[in-house]
Amino acid sequence: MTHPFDVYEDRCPTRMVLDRLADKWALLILDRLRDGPVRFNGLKRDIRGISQKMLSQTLKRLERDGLIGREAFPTVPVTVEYRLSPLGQTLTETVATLAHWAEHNMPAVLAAQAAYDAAADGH
Amino acid sequence: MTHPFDVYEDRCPTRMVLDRLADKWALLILDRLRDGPVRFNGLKRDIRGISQKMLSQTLKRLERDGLIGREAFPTVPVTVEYRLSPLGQTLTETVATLAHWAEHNMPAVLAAQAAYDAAADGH
DNA sequence: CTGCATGGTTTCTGTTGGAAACCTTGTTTC
DNA sequence: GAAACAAGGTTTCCAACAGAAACCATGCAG
Repeated sequence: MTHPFDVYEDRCPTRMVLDRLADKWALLILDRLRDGPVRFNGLKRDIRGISQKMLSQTLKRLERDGLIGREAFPTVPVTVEYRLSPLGQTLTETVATLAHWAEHNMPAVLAAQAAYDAAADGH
Repeated sequence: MTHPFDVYEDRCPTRMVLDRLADKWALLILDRLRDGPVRFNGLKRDIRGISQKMLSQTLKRLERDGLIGREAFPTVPVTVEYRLSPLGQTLTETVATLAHWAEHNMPAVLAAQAAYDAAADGH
């Protein structure tokens, strides 16, 4: 049972989706939402280095793609909560694996970079 | 046994690595190399829409990070083969899952987008 | 009426991505 | 022997995008 989509094809809509997924901020946001709803400024605080613009932009795209849900509470000041949608939850394990692979394999990557750069010096 | 790295921290080197991994072309290349070495023009042919510049640039970065290996054969014209390194192989399953999630979940994403846009029209 | 808090948007600028042209080495074609 | 081609790139140029910083709306507290 095959599906009609192919990421290797240009013009295939999956490319658009892969584009969204293959994004530093999107991955970090999805990973951060893994254990429950988080508010706008919570995400901004936890994900060091993200700008408000990129955060709101990325959240909007993730919401449009149906990966997260947004809920605003009429408190004052307004409170906005973001949470994974059921669809988004089907991604979390993979995203978490990818996000944390970097943490676990840093030493190997740093060593590879050092070796590569050293070899380049000796041209 | 914890590691000293944290993707949520700005300035943490894992961010650099996540940046590389969170890249459309890098993911497609890694996925394409899953079942054996492929040559430059082979990748260019299979991964529709990638430019030579982005292909060579991305390959260089992946090689520097130790995820892939490059081997040039003195044929004429020169033949260059790229293949996953052992480190790169530890990633393939995750990368493949992510790359193909898009294929499997396109209908849901498209439906979500349509619903979102329809709701936005009724403002 | 000044200040602060949340959750944004706008503006400006430097970096990046993509399209297309060019380069190098060596071989076959005319 | 000049032209064309093939692999694997690099360079150039322009449009799109990311990030920093400033701004904005609402509403309550002092």
